[in-house]
Amino acid sequence: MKLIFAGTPDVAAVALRELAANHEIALVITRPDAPVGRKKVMTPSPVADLAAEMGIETLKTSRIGQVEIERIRSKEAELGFVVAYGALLPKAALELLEWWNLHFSLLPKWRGATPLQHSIMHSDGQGLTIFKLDEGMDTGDIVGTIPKTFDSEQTAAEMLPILAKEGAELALELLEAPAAALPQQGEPSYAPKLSRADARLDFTESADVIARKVMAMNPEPVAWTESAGESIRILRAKSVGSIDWSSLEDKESVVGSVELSGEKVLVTCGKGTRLQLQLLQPAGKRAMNALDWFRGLQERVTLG
RNA sequence: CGCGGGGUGGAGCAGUUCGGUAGCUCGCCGGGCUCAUAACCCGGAGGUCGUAGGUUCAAAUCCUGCCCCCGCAA
Repeated sequence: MKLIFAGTPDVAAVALRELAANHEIALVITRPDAPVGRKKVMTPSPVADLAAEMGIETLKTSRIGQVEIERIRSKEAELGFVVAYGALLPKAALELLEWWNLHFSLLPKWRGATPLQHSIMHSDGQGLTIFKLDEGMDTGDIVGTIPKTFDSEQTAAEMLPILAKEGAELALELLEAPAAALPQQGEPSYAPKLSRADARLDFTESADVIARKVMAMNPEPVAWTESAGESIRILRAKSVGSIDWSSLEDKESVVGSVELSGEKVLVTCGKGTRLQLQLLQPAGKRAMNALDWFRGLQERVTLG
């Protein structure tokens, strides 16, 4: 089948690779090269890189206007497939052909930009959905779904490529054997972009809530907290359950205090729960094991 | 010229202000204690202190250039 693919980041590239192996990709649409990092080096998107490598014609734009519409039309593709393109397709484009979108939650749960993160954080609506794009935000009819239940050991960063691959495989199946698209059912919830403020940890919450937040916020925007005025990013953590408050020394009972227990670096959280820090990154340093970080400390610290 | 932190044995750090023969918490190797151990005791290996040059009797430490890593902001 002749397809048009629209996408930008790594996840999209994963999906593109799957689709391109089975179908003709007449055109790849991706966002323009963007400045990356401190040095602001103009860098092509992962999708643009892959398309170049595979020799697929590429349209770099963040706005689909009249010129772009004509170019899309000229390909006479049967279907458009969108994975994290990063910009809206205008009505004119939607009317040109049918577009499917791969979304990383079970719609109508978590409509918006960060479905995976929210489904991990709230432990709800986990999975992926392929639906037909319409003019609303993630409101189109559902073509197919794969419900999932993530375990607490995986970050969003680790799940994304897995989901992208599974989503692409589902798309391939659906292209072979089309099923009727059904309207979304149930109460929608929304997954707005996550800011750095959203990613700040509050150790008065219980450890399992914090752990889910940490795993959801990796790789973007990355959960963080402070210690002695310096920010520390928490990249991986797990809840190790509750403790008996009466058994604690005074200092240990303070929310945010850090203790070493065997080989585990534990933070006291709300309601007597404890969070095991696993991977973290002090400002200006590389990411390191929590144990390494703890060993380098000169004195007892409190986070928060 | 956006702001800032950092490069010291395998890991994480201290030491740099006020130059003077490398330290801490671990890891590793060997030995001991123990039913046993991630515990404890004893001993040991391992570092041209990112790099090039300068100042000096003497530089991890002061001066200059360069390379690399990272946080914030965008």
